[in-house]
Amino acid sequence: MGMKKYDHTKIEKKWQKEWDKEKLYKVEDSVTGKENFYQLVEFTYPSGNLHVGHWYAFAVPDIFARYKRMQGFNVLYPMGFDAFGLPAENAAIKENADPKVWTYEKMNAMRIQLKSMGAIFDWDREIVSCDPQYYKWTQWMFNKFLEHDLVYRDITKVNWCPKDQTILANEQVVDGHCERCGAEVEQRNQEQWMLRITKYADRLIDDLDALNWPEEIKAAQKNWIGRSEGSEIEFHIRQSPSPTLPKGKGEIPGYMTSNDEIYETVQERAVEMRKAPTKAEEILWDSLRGNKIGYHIRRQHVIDRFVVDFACLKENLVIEIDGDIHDLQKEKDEERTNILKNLGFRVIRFKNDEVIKNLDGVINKILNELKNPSLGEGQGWASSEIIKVFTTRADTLFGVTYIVLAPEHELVESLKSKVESEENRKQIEKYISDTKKKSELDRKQQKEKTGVELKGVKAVNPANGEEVPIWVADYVLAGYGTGAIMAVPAHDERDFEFAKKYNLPIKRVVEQKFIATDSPMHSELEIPATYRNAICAIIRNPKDDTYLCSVWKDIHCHGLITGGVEEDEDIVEGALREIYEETGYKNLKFIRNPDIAIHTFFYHRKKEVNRWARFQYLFFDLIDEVQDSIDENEFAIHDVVWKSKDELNDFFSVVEGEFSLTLIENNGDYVYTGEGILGNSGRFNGMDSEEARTKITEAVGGKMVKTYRLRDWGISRQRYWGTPIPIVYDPQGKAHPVPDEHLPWILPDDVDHKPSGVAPLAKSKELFMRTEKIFGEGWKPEVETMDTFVDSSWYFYRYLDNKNSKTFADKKHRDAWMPIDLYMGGAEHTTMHLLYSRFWVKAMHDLEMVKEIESYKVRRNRGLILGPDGNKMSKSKGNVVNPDEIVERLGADTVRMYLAFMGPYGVTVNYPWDPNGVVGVRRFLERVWKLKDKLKENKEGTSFFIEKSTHLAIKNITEYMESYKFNTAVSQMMILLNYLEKQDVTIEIYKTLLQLLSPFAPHMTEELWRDLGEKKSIHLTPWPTWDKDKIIDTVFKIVVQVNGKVRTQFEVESSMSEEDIKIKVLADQAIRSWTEGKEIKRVIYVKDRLVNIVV
RNA sequence: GCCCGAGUGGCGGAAUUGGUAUACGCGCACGACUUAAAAUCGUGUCUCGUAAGGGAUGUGGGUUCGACCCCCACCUCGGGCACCA
Repeated sequence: MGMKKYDHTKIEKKWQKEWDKEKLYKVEDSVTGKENFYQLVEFTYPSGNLHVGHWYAFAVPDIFARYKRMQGFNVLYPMGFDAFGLPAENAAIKENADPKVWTYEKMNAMRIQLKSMGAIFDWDREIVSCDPQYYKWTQWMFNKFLEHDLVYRDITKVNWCPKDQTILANEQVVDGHCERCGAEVEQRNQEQWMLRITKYADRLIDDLDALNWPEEIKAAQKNWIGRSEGSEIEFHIRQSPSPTLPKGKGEIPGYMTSNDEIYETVQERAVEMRKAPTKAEEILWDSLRGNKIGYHIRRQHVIDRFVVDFACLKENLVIEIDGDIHDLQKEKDEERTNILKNLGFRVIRFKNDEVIKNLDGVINKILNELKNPSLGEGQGWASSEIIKVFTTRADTLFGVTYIVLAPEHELVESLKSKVESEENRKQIEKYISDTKKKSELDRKQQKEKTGVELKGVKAVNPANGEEVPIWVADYVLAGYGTGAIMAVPAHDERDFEFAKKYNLPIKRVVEQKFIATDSPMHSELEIPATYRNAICAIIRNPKDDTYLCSVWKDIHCHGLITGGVEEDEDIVEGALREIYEETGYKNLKFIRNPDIAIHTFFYHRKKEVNRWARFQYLFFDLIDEVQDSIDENEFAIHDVVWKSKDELNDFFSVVEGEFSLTLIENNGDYVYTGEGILGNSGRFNGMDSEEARTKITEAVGGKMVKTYRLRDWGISRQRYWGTPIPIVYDPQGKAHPVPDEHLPWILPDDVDHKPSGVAPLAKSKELFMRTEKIFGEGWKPEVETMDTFVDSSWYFYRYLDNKNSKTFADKKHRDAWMPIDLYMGGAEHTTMHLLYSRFWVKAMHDLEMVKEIESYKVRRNRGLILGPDGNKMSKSKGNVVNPDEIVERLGADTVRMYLAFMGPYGVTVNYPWDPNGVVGVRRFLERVWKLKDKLKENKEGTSFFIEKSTHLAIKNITEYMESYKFNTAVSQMMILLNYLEKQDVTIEIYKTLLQLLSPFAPHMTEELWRDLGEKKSIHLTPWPTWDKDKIIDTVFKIVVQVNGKVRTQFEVESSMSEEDIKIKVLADQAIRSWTEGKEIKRVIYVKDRLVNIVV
């Protein structure tokens, strides 16, 4: 027999050496009869100090990898070093060392520490990202991407860390500070190399659905990409005072005598127009609206209509149709055309018949004129400029009261020159320069919104022709959407805030009767308010035209009433009473909405009532249900009162908050959408809110677009310790990729890598000489290096074929292992590495470099190990747990096992390290060790109960392993041990226990295993299986409840019938004392579990 | 503000996913061994109550014969996004 006492110090080193010698963990591409299983953890940064977090990250997954191995899989669980990057460089600077030397030293130290874990890493497959044989392929991929336009060079606003003297990716900026060093990040404009990750934005979102990833990770990535679908709508710009019509009598021959008169006529015409567009107008309008060239010809506001039939303002083109109803225009066409021309318009004139008969010709003529303008930029009262706005709420278009441009918006410059006064222009200029001075952080943190109006220029709302003011304000971001918004203060908190401050009008969109093919009409109405947590019901009484609206507080409800009040108001009223009855709320209020002739229930759960209301639910069409459930006589009316319009209006004025509703006609049906409903699944009459938005957008000639929060990935770093960007510049400054035969494009050694704001490579003589030597005189190298996230975007391929000098990884090897079966890693990588590498693989796929479009089949995030005080471990808090010490004192097996025992793995939960807890696990291992001295040789000694316990343990442990619940797997082993210690245990049972334990405590179990005379490693044995016949229960404990409370319990044979059990239970003395004198209403029996007697 | 996730003993956490709440471990208390301590082993350990019983899974409701589990609302904590229109 071996050692008497469990001494990990001897065992662990011994077996690590032995396994090495036996090449126990050597992984081949294929093993007969075994399925491959590629398990990955993020490769480590060679900080030179392995902390508990590393153990948690690598040793616990090793338990799973070992389990899979025993299950008969050919498991690849590799390890390597993410060796480039800032921390290494910073540390090197601090210690005045060469980053390369430093990194390789630390890697050597870390390799030893990593080996102390006793993991199954196959070190022959190790990869190191700073090895030229690795970054050669990083560079090669960069060039491939460049070749296919996935890489470009552009001047962008970049995040600049003044301390680290480098550009940071958006992902590396946390709350305006550098993720690494904490310094406040500055914004700079700088030229850098960009990767077109935005091209993949949709796929990065959509492909998530098919992945077996936790929903939280998917949600975080979706958030990060930030796709929002909305509308792009054009607002034409008009200068005022507009229009500059000729003055005085008769200046437009045959038409008007004065501007006043013109105006009057216009008013009249406007009414007429809405009713009756000419046939020609309709045809032209419909045809041109659909044309794909991108011009929009639309009906203009009434004032335009006086002189033109259609105008394409962007091009200053006037299309006139001599229509039948244009009495005023029929004569003197020539003169009119001349006047228009003098005003700066191009005019095309058609006869009404011509339009109807030869539409194609007409359209072609217009398009031709649009493409080949015969006149320069116009002046006068039409402007050629258009503001494109982005909105997700096209349905609030009628509520627009002003337009806001971001200070950086390109139109600001040209509009500036059109403002009415010099003073205003100066204000604008000052505002813009002030904004520029503010950092991104300042802009985000400033409490008050600021802005300045562009006085004298107006934007025209395409829905109703209304002119609204244009403002410049920095609450609108240049980088999102179109950099311009339509402000709807009634339905947007930010716009509201701004409007309040600058006293801009606030217009609620209440009801819109919107007919897509006709000029939109709208009305604005005061509307009932809702309460916090309230249900609001609005009912119209058609008999006397009074309205009822009720608000309840804190009701929970699940669907309510709607339908034709007109047909049966009593039913609705009855239903209201029912709710009232149910909830008993006394503070019913009655408000009314004179314009919504339906009744609808809203559930409003907005926290603060003075914000604009949003509703969570809109309940429809449950009238049938209500009909069935109401007996009208049952309800007493409390405060249900019908009120007159005036009384209700008084009420409106005091109620806080409001809601809105938009009514849209859709093929004869009316569709309601409202705030809050849009963001939800609110539906009505088969058309949902998205359709509503689309319809409105189309009707005003806008288009549905997607925008993203995600930006392209800037990868240039002005640092030394990274993969050199394989680019050289010719004497004209044009960039060329370094051809493949010169890869790896080696990182030079002759640099002073101390940061100075200039890329360190710029000081390398060798690099410049090398460039000139290869490419010719005057050629210069790129001196920036790549973001290290590039290195880690493809590293998992390199493990598969780490010594290949012809390709990054041969197809044969890739096919053997990819995609990765299980990727366990840190939650901090969710929106960075995980997103980048998904993009990378998709790009590689598109360039036919790999076959998969996703590389990680299953992803599980892990949490952190906190210090014993429950805080994040940090030197400053003095709560850092040093694993080396604990391994020294208690052994690697104990540390592995304790980390597994703390809680479930693969969920983002942080666990504190408990110094006592780890001792408990050590105790368990010692008890396992000691059990060997109690073993009995003869097999007959294995009782039915011991076998049952063992097999049950195997079953449970196996199931727990499958769901990464290593904590409960360990507890099952403890339960088994607790039991076995009290029994006479055979060698067979003991061996099974050791096998179950071996993934957790590989060293100790190996020692005990061999000690039992086994020649072959325990780690080559198969995972124990259970015999389901051995775990069948013949006797069950049946719990007896009376009214759901446990009163007693029985043991029953599994053969006993349900009837017999019930009889036995009811006859029981203890139960009878509970049922005595009561009627037994029901007896519920749950097989093998319980009996519940209902009395 | 929006989107995820989570709230169970003194602590880490279990609970066959609607069927005996608190497994396993830590800690604590008592006991055994010891001159003593440590280690080890044993017993106990949600709470009120002498007991019979009652009450407890963040809070308040609901559904159910029965709820940590399902539904509604609220509160707290952790994470992602955020003047994102």
